[in-house]
Amino acid sequence: MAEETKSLNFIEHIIEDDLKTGFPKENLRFRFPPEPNGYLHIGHASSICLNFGLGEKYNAPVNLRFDDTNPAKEEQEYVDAIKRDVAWLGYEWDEERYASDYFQQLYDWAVELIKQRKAYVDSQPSEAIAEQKGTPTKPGTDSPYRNRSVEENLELFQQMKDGKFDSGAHVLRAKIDMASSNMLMRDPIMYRILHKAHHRTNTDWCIYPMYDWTHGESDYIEQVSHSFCTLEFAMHRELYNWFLEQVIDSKKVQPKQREFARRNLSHTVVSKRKLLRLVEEGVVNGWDDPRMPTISGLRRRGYTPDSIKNFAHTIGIAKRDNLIDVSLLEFHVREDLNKKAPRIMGVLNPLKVVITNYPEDTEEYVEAENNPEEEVPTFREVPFSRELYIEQEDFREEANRKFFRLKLGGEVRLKNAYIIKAEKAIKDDEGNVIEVHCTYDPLSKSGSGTPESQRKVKGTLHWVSIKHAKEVEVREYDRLFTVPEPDRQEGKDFLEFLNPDSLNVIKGYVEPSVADAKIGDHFQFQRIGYFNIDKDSTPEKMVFNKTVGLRDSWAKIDK
RNA sequence: UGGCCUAUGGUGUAAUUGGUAACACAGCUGAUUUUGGUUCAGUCGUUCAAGGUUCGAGUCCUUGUAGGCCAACCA
Repeated sequence: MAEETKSLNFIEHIIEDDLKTGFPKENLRFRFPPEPNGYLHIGHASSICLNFGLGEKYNAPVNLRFDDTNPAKEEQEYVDAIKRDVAWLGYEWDEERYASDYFQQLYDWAVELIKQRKAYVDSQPSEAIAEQKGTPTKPGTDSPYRNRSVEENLELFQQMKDGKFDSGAHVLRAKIDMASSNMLMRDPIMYRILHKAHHRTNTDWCIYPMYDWTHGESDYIEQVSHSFCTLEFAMHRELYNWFLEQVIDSKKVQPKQREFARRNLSHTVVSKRKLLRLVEEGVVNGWDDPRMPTISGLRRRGYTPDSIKNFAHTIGIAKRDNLIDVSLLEFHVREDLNKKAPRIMGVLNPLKVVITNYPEDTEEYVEAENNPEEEVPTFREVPFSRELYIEQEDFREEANRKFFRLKLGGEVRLKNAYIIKAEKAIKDDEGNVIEVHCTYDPLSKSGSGTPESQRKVKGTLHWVSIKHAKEVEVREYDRLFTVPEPDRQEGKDFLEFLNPDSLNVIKGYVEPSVADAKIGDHFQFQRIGYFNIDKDSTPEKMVFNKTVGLRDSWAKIDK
């Protein structure tokens, strides 16, 4: 896509400004730095598109770096899932890195800081350290261990590393300023003791570096020029810079951290912690449940990489709080699938139609266009016979002129086939219509070129031949939560706002042409919506996920 | 009682850096249509407030107001 606009977001302005003031373009380098403690969600997709998008725009490398400094929460499963998701979106990282690759370097630098009297071992319990930290409005107080000798600090730090102490017995702290108005500068912890195996370094280490000490230095080691993170890290920038200044070689690039607002999506939660709760409490069926706003959930639901990337591009990047309506996401998936998804006919709420003047033992094939959006049209054959299913909503015994569908005495076009007329409604004991008897006009066959076939009738219905239809499972989804911001409801837990009807499993009937479709394949069920084949499908029972419904202006009128 | 950040239609994001406030979604009209889809045309609606600087302010200054973030050995 050509650069259709010269309008830039504030991140691009920053880069352009740096370039203008002499920063060499070839030194541009970015990174996407997930912590492998959960699956990526739509918010991460924005960040991925930002960083990898910049990489493409400036032809700069982008690393995938796992921020794996806390073995208590991180797992290989998440590493694998994250790589899968980024690759699925269509991005290629320059190098796959891990913060844990830098544990030794980080340790060596920490020793240097101790020697320079800029770091010390604190031997107090966490409560005492928290106590001395002060509050945003009250300055903190010095730790009694703040002025230990360099020798003692070195000795203790070595012993920490050697596993001589229990978890939590000591920490290494940077010596900065206990009275800073920025709480993060009040002697932040650099290392804690954690006797826990790490998914990569196993038991090599029992001291693990904290985020602040690790992240900037990792950026520096990788020579990342611009390090973008979310707004809640804005206060960390001062610390980020302080740590970098302790080790920086002036001949090298000093990474620049800048912050943007995380993207919030309506009617869901966009937080790994909360998504983890949904998974752990069994509210959904795993991280890739199609109701989840995770990348893997969206993929399973039927979203395409392009739809997600276009969405990310449209919502842009800025610093103010936001709540993006899911309808924008839905717009983008419809836009993409409209072009790509072959059309088929499927009936989800069947009503039997008998064409009384159609011969009993006959069947025929009608030609159906696969996708009217195709440049070169292609077609398939769809079986037609005397007994069909249409949707229950497509028939009414009586209706006003605005109802374009089938009513007694009225005519309607069966898509790709004949014009039929409803003659009689058959009802059960309770008065429910269970069958409609119709007659058809044999000369009205679609594409036959007869004058009858060219008659205009207002309504066109989709249908399936009962004899030939394939019975399938269809999973319809609705938003997971009933309110736009479930996690911002005064004093209430977000789980109180779960939508009890977020999943609806029904039986459907589809035309036989889908029989050899593969898992993940997308379709438009004409007049209904977009669907894809779920991984739970078996040769005996196909399972379709409803990705999103078609726009439905009739639904509004009918109300 | 502190510090940092942010305020532009219903939503999201722009505005050539002080020069006609625009794009997309949503909404509403209408046209086309063998999908009440798509497409096309049109329409509604915007600079947090009050002062100030200026020929001219969304943009600069002042003061407010509102919202978000900051006191894990989490990231």
